Amino acid sequence: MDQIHSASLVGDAIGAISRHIRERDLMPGDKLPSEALLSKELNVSRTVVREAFRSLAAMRIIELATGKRATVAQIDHGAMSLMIEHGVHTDQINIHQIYDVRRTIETRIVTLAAIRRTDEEAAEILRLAAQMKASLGDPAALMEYDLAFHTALAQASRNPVYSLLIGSFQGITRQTWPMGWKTRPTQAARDLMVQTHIDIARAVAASDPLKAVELMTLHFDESVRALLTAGMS
Amino acid sequence: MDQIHSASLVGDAIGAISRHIRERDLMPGDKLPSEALLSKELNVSRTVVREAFRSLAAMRIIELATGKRATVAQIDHGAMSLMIEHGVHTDQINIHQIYDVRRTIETRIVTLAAIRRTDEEAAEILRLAAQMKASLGDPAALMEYDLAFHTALAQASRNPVYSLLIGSFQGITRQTWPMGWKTRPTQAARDLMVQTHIDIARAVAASDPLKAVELMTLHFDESVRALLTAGMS
DNA sequence: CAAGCAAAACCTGTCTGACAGGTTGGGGGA
DNA sequence: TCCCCCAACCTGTCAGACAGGTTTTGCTTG
Repeated sequence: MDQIHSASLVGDAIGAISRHIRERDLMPGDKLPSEALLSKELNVSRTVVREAFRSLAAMRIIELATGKRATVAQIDHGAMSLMIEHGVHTDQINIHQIYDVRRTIETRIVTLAAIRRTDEEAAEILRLAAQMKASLGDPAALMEYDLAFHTALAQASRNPVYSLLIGSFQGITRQTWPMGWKTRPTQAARDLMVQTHIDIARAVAASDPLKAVELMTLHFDESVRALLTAGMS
Repeated sequence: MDQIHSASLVGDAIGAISRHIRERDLMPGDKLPSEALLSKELNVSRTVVREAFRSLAAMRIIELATGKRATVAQIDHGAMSLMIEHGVHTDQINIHQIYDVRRTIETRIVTLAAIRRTDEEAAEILRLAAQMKASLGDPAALMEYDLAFHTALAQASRNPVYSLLIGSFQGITRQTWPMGWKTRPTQAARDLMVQTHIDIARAVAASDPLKAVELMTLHFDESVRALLTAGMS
């Protein structure tokens, strides 16, 4: 984890700072040394330390704030989201591949959610599904409730890695969701899509993992079909 | 994707550069403007442009090289790997959660690999499994072949997102793998672990996805049991 | 003595200018 | 025509400076 970046002063500084965090077992929120102090300890200019900080901040490993010292950060999907978007924009990843991964992890998520969800989480998931139905006339709002629904399921799975991954796909999903919506031109198709979410929420609330998985699979089958209809090869 | 970073000149610059890439449809390898030019166009100092470049480079969205201009980068798991490691080191993620995710995606990967693998990929996967067996006396080498084996499977799945995810877990796996190995103290347990890999390779080579999934599930069940034995809660 | 406030000390964000190399394209010589 | 070398370009790093934002300190006041 350290020498990956070496061969440049900034790379060395990134390694040194990472090591500092690990060796002292710093936890999210803990403060790092000031730029001035680090530049003195590492025998490099403040410029180098700053660029190292920026790099770590880009990966959301640390957090920067003006006036305050840098702190250790909580994991966050922002960086991953940008990386995925970049991959799609540069034709290194296509939407179908994203959907295959989402289907794979979301069927697992919904199983775990059905087993582990608290009553509060179940209520929230039901509420978001209901909000989707109430937003049938407002695609933008509907999309946001849709995203929040899947995020809530990931949360209920009690595995932060799933939350991270679902979050990572959110950025690109925001850009492609409207396409999928347009290919469901009939009211029936749109109602079905929303109803499936409601049914998934009910299955999770009823702690019925098998039913939940079945419905989630149905949802993704339908979504992929919609994308194909849209002519996305 | 743009205004996430705003409220600071560096953030704005990151947004402007990202937009530049997207609007001009730049592909991996394409050159970006020089720091001097960008600093002139964006009306900021070269310092700001450099920090923006560093941020994008940390996410492997662009690539920097001394003397040359920055180029658009290929997706790479390096950054994600560091992020995951950070999450584990700061107790935000534990090993079991990683294993649950790996099991979920690797069972899908092995299905796809069994269906889509080329003959060359099948041969490579078999070769790596054989190398594992040949390295039974050298844990470090065995681990590397193990990692390469799973990477090759992901490759054969023909979905770069799976490769990305498997790569993301490699960093932390390198740090925890020896623990799992130590908890398989008997020769029988160790032979079984390696034999399972060989069997998976054969199932993939035989284009038998069901058998491959069954064996992969077995492998993960066994690995999780080993971790539990090691006292990892 | 305690509470509160204001100045001092500290810290980050950005700018400017400078210089040591690494890279590249083009012109001139063989 | 081919090759080599130089000039132009570009990045990596450093030093110093200053405008704000933040934290600490210590004094003042009730």
